[in-house]
Amino acid sequence: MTISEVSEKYGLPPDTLRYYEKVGLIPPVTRKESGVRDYSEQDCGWVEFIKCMRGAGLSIETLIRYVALYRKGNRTLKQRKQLLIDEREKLQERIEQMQQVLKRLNYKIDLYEDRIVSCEKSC
Amino acid sequence: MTISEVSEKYGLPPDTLRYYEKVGLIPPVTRKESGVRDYSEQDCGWVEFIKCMRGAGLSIETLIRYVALYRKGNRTLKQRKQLLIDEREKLQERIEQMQQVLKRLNYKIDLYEDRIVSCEKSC
DNA sequence: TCTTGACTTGGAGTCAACTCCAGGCATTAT
DNA sequence: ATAATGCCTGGAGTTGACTCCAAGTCAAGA
Repeated sequence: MTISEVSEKYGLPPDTLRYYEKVGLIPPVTRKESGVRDYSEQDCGWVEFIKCMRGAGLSIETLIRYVALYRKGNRTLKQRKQLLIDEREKLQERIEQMQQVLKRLNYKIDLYEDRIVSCEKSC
Repeated sequence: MTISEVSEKYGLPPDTLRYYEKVGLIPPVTRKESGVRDYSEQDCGWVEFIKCMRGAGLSIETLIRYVALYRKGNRTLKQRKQLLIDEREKLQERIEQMQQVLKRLNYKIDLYEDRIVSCEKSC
């Protein structure tokens, strides 16, 4: 798969895909002899994984650490697991905070509804 | 309340409090004759509200729009309500996405657990 | 053969959201 | 009276995460 096909498929600009690879957010993509990127299934899998994790707010720095561990092979299994556990913890906290804010927004929206109704009565 | 007390209370650096006021993220704070900020209860309420909304990922630009509407008075009630409804929608989507990722992390962590166990057996 | 179009790189530029700093004023402590 | 402390402003600098660009290579079509 060419970079523009992958870009299309995952909705990430080619520049972003190159950037992700450059900084080590995804392992080096396979190339043709000419040097042009030719994404394999596995390369696509990484793109999808990173897109997903970034979408949930995991930092690039953290994901670079994860990929670096992955590239060191099986002896980093425990560290990778621990990294994911730490990120899960943070994610859970963010979700809970956001759910609180969601409640607060609901409450505020209801208050606005009341105020708008009573304002329309009195006008 | 002085700026450093408010900073302490809400865990936001004084520079950030000044920045928030400068860009219109909170309405102008009351001042002493000398020009020094002296946060009222209401000022603190705004700081708390903005901190909370920022914590859930609402953009500064959006919150500036909200505060600007608030400062225009009662005739903006409907617009403010609509703004909150739009933000609630976005927030809900973000939460749902994050919950998907949370599931995926759980799944991956379990897989790592299995791999670590079977690796330890074979070693 | 020449042009077109997609790709390559390294590096500069952009944007949101702070964060820091220099140079001043005002209140408090010695 | 003076020194230290805390606050003020405008503006520059930083960070994270892209995003854009110039100059070059390569394969395919006219």
